[in-house]
Formats: sequence, C-alpha cells, structure tokens
Amino acid sequence: MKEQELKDYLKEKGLRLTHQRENIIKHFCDKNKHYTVEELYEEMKKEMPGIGFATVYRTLQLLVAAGFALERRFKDDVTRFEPLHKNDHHDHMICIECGRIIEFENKKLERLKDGVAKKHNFCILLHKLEFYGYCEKCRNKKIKGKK
Amino acid sequence: MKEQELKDYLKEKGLRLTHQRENIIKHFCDKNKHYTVEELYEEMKKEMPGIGFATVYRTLQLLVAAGFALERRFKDDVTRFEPLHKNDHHDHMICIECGRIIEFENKKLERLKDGVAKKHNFCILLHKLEFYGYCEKCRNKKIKGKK
DNA sequence: ATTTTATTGATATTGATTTTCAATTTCAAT
DNA sequence: ATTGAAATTGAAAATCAATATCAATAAAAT
Repeated sequence: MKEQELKDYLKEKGLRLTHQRENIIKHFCDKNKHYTVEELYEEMKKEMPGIGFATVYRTLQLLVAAGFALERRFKDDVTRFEPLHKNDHHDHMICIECGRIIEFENKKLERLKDGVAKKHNFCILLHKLEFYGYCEKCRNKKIKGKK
Repeated sequence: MKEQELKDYLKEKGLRLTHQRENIIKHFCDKNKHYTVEELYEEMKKEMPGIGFATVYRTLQLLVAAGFALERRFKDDVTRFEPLHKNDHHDHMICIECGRIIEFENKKLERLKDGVAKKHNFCILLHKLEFYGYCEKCRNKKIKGKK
C-alpha cells in the first residue's frame, strides 16, 4: 500500500492523518501477519504507550473500508485483519495445533467456481476457502509423541 | 438420523430423552435448513410455548457432540446448525442479497486439496469452502431494477 | 411409589466488538 | 503563526451472541 493512496483516500473522505493512524498503519502494513485487534493493540502500546484499543480498532476498520486491508475470521472466532496487496488472491491453511496460518494460491479454484456458478445460475463475487489440519512441525511432533 | 441411534447415544452417555429434546430434534432433523439458535427457538415456541432458549441451544450442542449436526458460521457472524446426513460432503453458496443458502458438491476440490497439502507438507483434516454472490432471483431483480 | 440425578427455563455472566462522549488534535482559512 | 470548525482520541459504557448458573422440575432406575 502506498502512503499516497492512503492520503488521497483520507482527503477524499474528509478524514485526517493523525500520528496514531500513521503509526498503526505503518506497523500493520509492514508485516504480513493476520492480526487480531488485541494483538496489534499490544504491539502498538510499545511504540505509543498511551494509545487506546478503540483507536486501533477504528483504524483497522478504516483500512478495510479503504480497501487496504481484509477482515477475516477463522475457526477460532476472533476477527483478524491482514494487509491487502494488489492482485493478491490467496487462501488460508490453518494449523489446528499451533495456529500457524499459511497462505496459498491455487488456480484450479477458478474453474471449480465457474462450474458451480453455472450449474446453479449463481453470480459468484467472492469466496472463502480454508484448510484446517496439522502443519509439518506439529505433525512431526505428534508422530514422535506416540513412540 | 435414526431415532434409535440417538437413543443409543443418550443411554451411552447417561443422558435423558425429554419431550423438549424429542421435539427439537424432530423439528430440526426434518428440515434441511441452516438454523441459528434464535430461528429454531422461534419455531419451537409455536409447538411448545414454554420452551426456553437455553434448551434449544443445549440440544443443538448435543446434536453436534453426538455427530448428528454440524455447526457453521458464514459471513453474517452468527452460528448456524445443519442436520448431518451420512456421507454428505457439501459446501455452501450464499446469496448476499436474500441470504439463501445453496448446498453444492464438487469433486475437484479433493484434488486441489491434495495438491496444496503436498506442496506445504500439511496434513489437511477439514476444509471450508464458501461462495458469495447473487442467486438467480436476486440477479434478475437487479437487472430489472436498473432499467 | 420413591429416589437419584439429569434437565429445564429464567436469568446472569462472559468476552469480543462497537458506540459514546468530553477532551484533544488536525488542518484549512485567515 | 493563529484561529475555529470538525474529526479524532482514549476511557468507559453499551451491545450482542454465546455460554454458565441455579432452583425447580421431570426422567428413569430401583
């Protein structure tokens, strides 16, 4: 996400670029993590001790509204946010042991999608594909544990 | 779901078959809907006016624990329950206009899954695939509305 | 029929998310 | 640089679905 795009968005909407927003956005967009509000709030407190939870929360909402972030929710029932990079169409694979989230991309899904849409006369706009299981590390641990 | 299987399950666990449970389960398993607790509770009140929300809630939990129902959550952020039929592996397509939920099955997903699992050395146990868009009716309405 | 113990329904609690509001900060216009 | 209108902040309160509690009730084993 380019700094300028964000500034344009703010101006267009009559919004302001505050220190809090600037820092939150820098911190968030740098990493490629899937943050909960709580997690990002905890990290932000180290940089800006006085920052409030609500500010982090609202800034993430802002990023979603602006199209710079995506809101997701996996099986653990907390909302997570990830920075959105242009033309980045990935799905997620989640380890049910350690919580690790792996992103993957697969083109076969498009064909599958077209087939299903045609069959049911549906106009598909977006999808959600998630795989749950054990990542390499946790699987190995499990095998060792059994011995 | 067979009546007997349920009774066996209850006995095995030292649980009891109450009128409430019996009615809720009959009502729920008959239909092939994706109920929220609230929705099922509203329908149950017509049959059993005194029934409590918590009872419906707990009975659905019971069905999930027994393997007779599945718990799902779509983008609208409320938990839904659907009766589980043996060997029924379907996914969902949801209309973002009217909320209609269509179930579909597609075998291509298995191959896709295998490919991704192998690539990342993951052991995939379950998946979630959802499509969101407009169903036939709502799409037609939209086209007409524009004229 | 009696007794034991699970279940019920009403209500309270939880925990994540969202809203509120007075104090503060931004920023465009002077 | 100063001002003033309006957006933003942080703390606290409200919301809302999901879950737990508990005295009263009902199932089923004896």
